[in-house]
Amino acid sequence: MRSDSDLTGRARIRDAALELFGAEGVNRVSVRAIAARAGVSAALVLHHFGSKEGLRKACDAYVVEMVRGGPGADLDDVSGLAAMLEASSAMRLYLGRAFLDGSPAAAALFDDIVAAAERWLEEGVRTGRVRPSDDPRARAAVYVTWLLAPLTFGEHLARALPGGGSETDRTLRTSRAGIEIFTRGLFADDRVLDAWDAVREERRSP
Amino acid sequence: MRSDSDLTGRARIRDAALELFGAEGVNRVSVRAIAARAGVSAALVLHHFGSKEGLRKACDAYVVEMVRGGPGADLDDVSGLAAMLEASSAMRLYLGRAFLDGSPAAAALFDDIVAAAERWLEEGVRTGRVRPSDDPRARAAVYVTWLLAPLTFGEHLARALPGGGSETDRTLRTSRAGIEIFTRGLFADDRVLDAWDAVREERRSP
DNA sequence: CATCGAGCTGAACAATCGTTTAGCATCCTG
DNA sequence: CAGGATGCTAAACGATTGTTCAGCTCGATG
Repeated sequence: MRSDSDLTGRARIRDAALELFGAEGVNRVSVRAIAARAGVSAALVLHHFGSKEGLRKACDAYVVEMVRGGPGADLDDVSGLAAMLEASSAMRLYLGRAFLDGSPAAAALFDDIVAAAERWLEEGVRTGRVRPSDDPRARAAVYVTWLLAPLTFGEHLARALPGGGSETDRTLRTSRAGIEIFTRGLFADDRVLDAWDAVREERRSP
Repeated sequence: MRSDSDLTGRARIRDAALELFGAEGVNRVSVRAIAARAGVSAALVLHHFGSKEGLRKACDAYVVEMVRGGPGADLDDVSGLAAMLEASSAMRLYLGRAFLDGSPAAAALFDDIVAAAERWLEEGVRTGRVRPSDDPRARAAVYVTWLLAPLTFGEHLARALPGGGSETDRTLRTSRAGIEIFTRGLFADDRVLDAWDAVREERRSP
């Protein structure tokens, strides 16, 4: 009754909405435009999803489900993140917008990813693969933020890389640069870190 | 004729638009809502800016100008970035949306920031403050992306940090965690980096 | 005083929006 | 065959949108 007819109609509308929502933003896209792209009438969209907001929530749930229970990713390591970043362009764009707009589903997803990353980093510290941190929770949050940054800045990131190369080539370059920072660090000494701590001390008792 | 009357009217409309555009997104905000917040009529908004799109471009130009030529930041080091991140909440939200929507002004700003960061990192490498990179251009782009990430994920970042503390306290924690990664690195050995290079070799000749 | 322009407004316009309603076709079930 | 879901559509409704227009006030200029 549900999964049989998913190949046509409902799913086609959802995919069309996902694509347009991601590319243009939810409120720049009309129900009629979604219907046209899906090859159906505008009324059918509302018939299936109740309202435009219902369609948005359905897209939210679908994207989150794909990231969470996606092909082989169980969110207990960070491989789910890589899967997300390799997801379809439509999903990437939609996710970026969902995080910026602060939809509840996106917020819950973010929190879960941070928790998983914190566990993963913690275990890495135990096994010696990951350096210990003065503030593991904050580090996990920042780490996730950085991994997710291409969702928002992917377009600019690709443009910043000069010359040829396919989109995957550029992605490989940027991810390699990120891993390089993660393993070698960026600053050669503790000067910036010490300066920061000095600033904090200064602010603590003015 | 221009800067004298900026304190009222035109500037008030621009500030109201900036705030609402950042908080809700450009197309979720009506001209009438902006006018109401600025305490003027809807017609005056169009009288000053020609159209809603003109108002959006004016907001773009204003934010970019504030970031570029802001108080003491000449964009020749990355201090301008810090100033940007400490800018008003409205500007932060607006900038995040501008980057996501890929407005031309935001794209140009991003490119300029990457170029400045590349120069800054390059000089750091010469003076020994910054570690050398296998791909300086890509590293600069990724670096800027990471510095800009709080624009989009700031809300989630703050929520991920448990318990008390003011907003500035949370910002201090996350920025400190970021600097920690930048100076100490995240991974304790070259395993991830080597694994990545192995993947690249594999993809090069399949 | 006359006049001109700038700041500003209320009312209206056309377009588009999300949504509702009534109804058509089709297919399964009894 | 009767009948009720189900997938789907065309047409219309009310609300809201961006924009236009005629005209008001008021201080500066001649």
